[in-house]
Amino acid sequence: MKNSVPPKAQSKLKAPTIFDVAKLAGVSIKTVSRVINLESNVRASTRERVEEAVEALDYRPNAAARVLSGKRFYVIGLIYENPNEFSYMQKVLNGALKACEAGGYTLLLLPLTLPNPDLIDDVQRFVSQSRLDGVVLPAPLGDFSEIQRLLNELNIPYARITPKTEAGDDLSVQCHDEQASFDVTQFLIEQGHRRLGCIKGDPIHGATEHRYRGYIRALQAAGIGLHSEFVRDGMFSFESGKTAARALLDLREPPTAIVASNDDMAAGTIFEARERGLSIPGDLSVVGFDDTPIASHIWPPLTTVRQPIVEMAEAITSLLIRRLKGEQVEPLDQPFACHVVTRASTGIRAAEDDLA
Amino acid sequence: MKNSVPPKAQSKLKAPTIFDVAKLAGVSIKTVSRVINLESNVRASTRERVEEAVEALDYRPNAAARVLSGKRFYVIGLIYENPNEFSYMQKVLNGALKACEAGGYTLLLLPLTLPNPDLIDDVQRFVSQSRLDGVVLPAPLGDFSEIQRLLNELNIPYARITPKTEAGDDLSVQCHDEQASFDVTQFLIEQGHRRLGCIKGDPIHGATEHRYRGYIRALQAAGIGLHSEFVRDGMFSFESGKTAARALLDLREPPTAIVASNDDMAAGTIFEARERGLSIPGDLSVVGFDDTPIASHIWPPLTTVRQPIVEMAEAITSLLIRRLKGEQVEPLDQPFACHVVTRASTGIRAAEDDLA
DNA sequence: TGAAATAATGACAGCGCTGTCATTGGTTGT
DNA sequence: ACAACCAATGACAGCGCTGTCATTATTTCA
Repeated sequence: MKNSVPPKAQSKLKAPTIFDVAKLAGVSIKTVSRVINLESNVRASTRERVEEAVEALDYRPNAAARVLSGKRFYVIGLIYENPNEFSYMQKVLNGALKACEAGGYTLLLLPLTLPNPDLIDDVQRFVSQSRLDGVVLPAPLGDFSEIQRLLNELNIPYARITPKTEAGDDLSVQCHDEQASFDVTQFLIEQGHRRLGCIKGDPIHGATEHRYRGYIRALQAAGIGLHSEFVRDGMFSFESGKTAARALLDLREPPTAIVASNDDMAAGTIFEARERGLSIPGDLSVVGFDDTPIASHIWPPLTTVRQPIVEMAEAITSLLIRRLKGEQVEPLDQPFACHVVTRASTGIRAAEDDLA
Repeated sequence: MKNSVPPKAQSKLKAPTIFDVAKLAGVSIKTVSRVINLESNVRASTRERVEEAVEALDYRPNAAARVLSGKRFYVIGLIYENPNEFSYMQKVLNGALKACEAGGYTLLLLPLTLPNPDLIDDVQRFVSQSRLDGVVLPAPLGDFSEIQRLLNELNIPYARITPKTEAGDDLSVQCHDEQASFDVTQFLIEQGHRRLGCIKGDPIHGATEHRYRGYIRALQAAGIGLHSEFVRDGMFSFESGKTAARALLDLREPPTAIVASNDDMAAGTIFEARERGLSIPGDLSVVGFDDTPIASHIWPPLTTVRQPIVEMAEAITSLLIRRLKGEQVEPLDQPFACHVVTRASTGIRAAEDDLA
């Protein structure tokens, strides 16, 4: 009952290895290694020959072997808070993925549900088990000092997206949040609004403070006094926006426009206004931030602020990668620009309704 | 200038290896390997000793070494269409991630933008470059025959989430979409509606057909005739829902209720209705599918159908993993149950408006 | 032109595991 | 008590790459 087929006769052809490339190019494997890792000290003609061989064989280095022998892992972790509204994270994910692909890195995900008593353990396990070289921390995780401490101890570089706190020679991106908030608030003022409510976001996010400052500055610039009862705390959730809007609309002289610090809270505001039978923007103008899908899908569609999240995530991730590759990189010097997207949730305020 | 510290005195302590565990447990590395891979033929007492050593050293096998020496990669790829509304994919992602973590696998992502002329190349590159053991294909990618062919050729097992087409001994999950559609349509009928519009989804998704059949069956069960002008094609996007709703509402005798095949299209329907000044549910009841965030955030909040996506993704991914580990697994026998979430977008239809 | 310096290349030892196969220990049946 | 068996364990060769260091071309400068 012996099988006549020789045991080595595999139908599944194996992927080419560095040896195959070396043989074809007529060099040693080390030289091939140099070429594929863009090291110096390879003659141009040799490099070319190796590259041709790589091309001809469609050779891809085996990541596992690379990791095992080298000291780098070519893996970056993205740790994020499991959001209700994923569109922000989706953009971050896409940007980070893009940068990783370009840099030959693999992106691994660790979604976290907060609050989480085992936070540090989870992160620790993720980092060591997945053998990460670097970590990307979108807000608000970039401001968790325990995480920063852990990564510092483990000597793992990390990049932060819109963190609240500074951190020296830090790898982080920001955008012109305050300016955008100023712009959108000013826009409302130009429409004739004088009683402007503000719903702040989760204080752990840097954006909350920035956006609030933009609101205040716009009021000041227009000579409008800041009424503390017009400022309410929210948590970036739909529900928190609804609650804050309720408080604002319950005022004896409610605002005629509300600046909500993100689209979810703006949606909550519109929801609350609808429940009261208010017309938007007739009775109340509303603006949000982030230009998430909901902004264009609710009725009326929301005037909001769009940030280049994908680009920001991509930029900071590729900076992180360059740093991991040993390059000396400068911090990003410029915050990214945001811009106001005008839609139907805002409208002219008739003059007679002026200031309280 | 010699440094008196011996060169081996690393401050950064290295992670324990299988040798350390073997030494501590007093066995060979192979036995440790057996224990951590849950192989048989290890005496209970030995296993215990090894497990203690693993625990004591906090040992984690080095994934790269494992991959390099074995024939498995412990990596699963999730290939998906880059969506407008990410909440569905977010759930799939979470479910798959959960299963991977439980099974000791790593999940890698390949977001695709469709249509994509290089689709096959991209998938090919992803699979071979990332050395995947298996692939998860959420709808509609599970129905792309080129992808299936490629994976078959490469001999890579894949699992599909709510595919349209059958595929023999297939690894796939379904849910009771048709039943849910029947239920929600029946619900509208019970509320007194007789003129029921239907906005179908993208025909490439299996759900589209299922949901349409449920709608039809509910009409039949109630003895209501199917009016072809009440059935419109959509593509699951907000815009397509809006367009379809426009056509329906432009009818001389428009429907009093609309079954949209997903929440985005339902949102589009509500948007269109609002633009016409129609009241919901006063003039028009609307239902959606999927219970995405938008369903609860628009006004009025949407009656919709919730599917256990996370559980479905987790179930099929862990089935795939078990199969990759060599287990003989049975296909999932039961579709997952869905249920109707009743909210304010639906309401009683007064009797006088009865049938045209 | 030759020595010294530098650039280019190669040889080879691991990295930490798993697969294969050999060996040992323990059990069963007679 | 001994062969015949099977369970339990171990030895060892890779897997495909990079780091280190040795070696060989090539350039530079006196």
